[in-house]
Amino acid sequence: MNYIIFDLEFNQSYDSTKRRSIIKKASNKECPFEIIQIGAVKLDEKLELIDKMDRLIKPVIYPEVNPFVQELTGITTEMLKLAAPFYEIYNEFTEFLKSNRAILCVWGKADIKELFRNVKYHKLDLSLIPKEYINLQKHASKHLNCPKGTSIGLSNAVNLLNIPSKDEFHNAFMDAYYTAEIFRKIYNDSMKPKIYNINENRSSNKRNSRMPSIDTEGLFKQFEKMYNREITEEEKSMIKLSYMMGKTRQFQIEIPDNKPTIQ
DNA sequence: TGTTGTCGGAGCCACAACGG
DNA sequence: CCGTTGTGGCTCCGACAACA
Repeated sequence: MNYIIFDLEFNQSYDSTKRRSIIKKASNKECPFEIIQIGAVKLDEKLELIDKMDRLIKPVIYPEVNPFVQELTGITTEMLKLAAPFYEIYNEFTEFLKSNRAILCVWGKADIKELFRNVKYHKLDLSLIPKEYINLQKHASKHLNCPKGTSIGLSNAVNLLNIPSKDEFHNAFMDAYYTAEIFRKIYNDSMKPKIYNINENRSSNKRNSRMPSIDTEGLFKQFEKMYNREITEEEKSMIKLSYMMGKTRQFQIEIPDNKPTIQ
């Protein structure tokens, strides 16, 4: 078994014309964040470092590095012009992942999510990514007694755990390295990997799957059609109330089931 | 039978914090 | 900058009990 601690740096859309109100460079919905750097370290079962990887990726969706991203990561458009394309680095990465059992370790869930999204965008083989993962940010936040609802940043966690650093954060390889150091410091047996579900996405699942509201107009129309006449306001309110009461099941009665149960 | 109050669960929303 | 995540507070609503 191996632990793969990885970190990504992304680029995103940027409108260099500055005329945002007139022209807004569309962020690609399929892939709003394009991976431009993968950094990873591999640990064995004893949490000893056995391999590492650090590669830049040539972007194709957003070829120009967003100044904000450049400022944050130090990665420039020039640097990426010489980098290899995604499919090539993904090949390398999946080779790097090969193990009888690889568990991904990430700092926050964003990286794992964007990795899946980028691989999907490039129509590459998603099944090569292990499904087991540990979100170390969550464990570290708990370990360091962060107040409920807050999660600790990587540099704060490194400082609080007295891990020697030279402030080289927001570099994929260094972030992966620091995350691995944190993992070694806070590791305990109760840190069980979870299975990543590619479909778990708040905005598309939870937030849009509200309880359906009642199409009252459609309901009344149906009654008018069935009775071939207009429905009065009083009837409307009765129909609506009955519909709601039906949902509560408060007048539903149990019918005894005499069938023998089969074990 | 109808009204009122309480309780708990679910959904919604704004916000903070973090990610690049 | 833009996007995501988790939380607390709020409201709504069903379930239920108590009461007239």
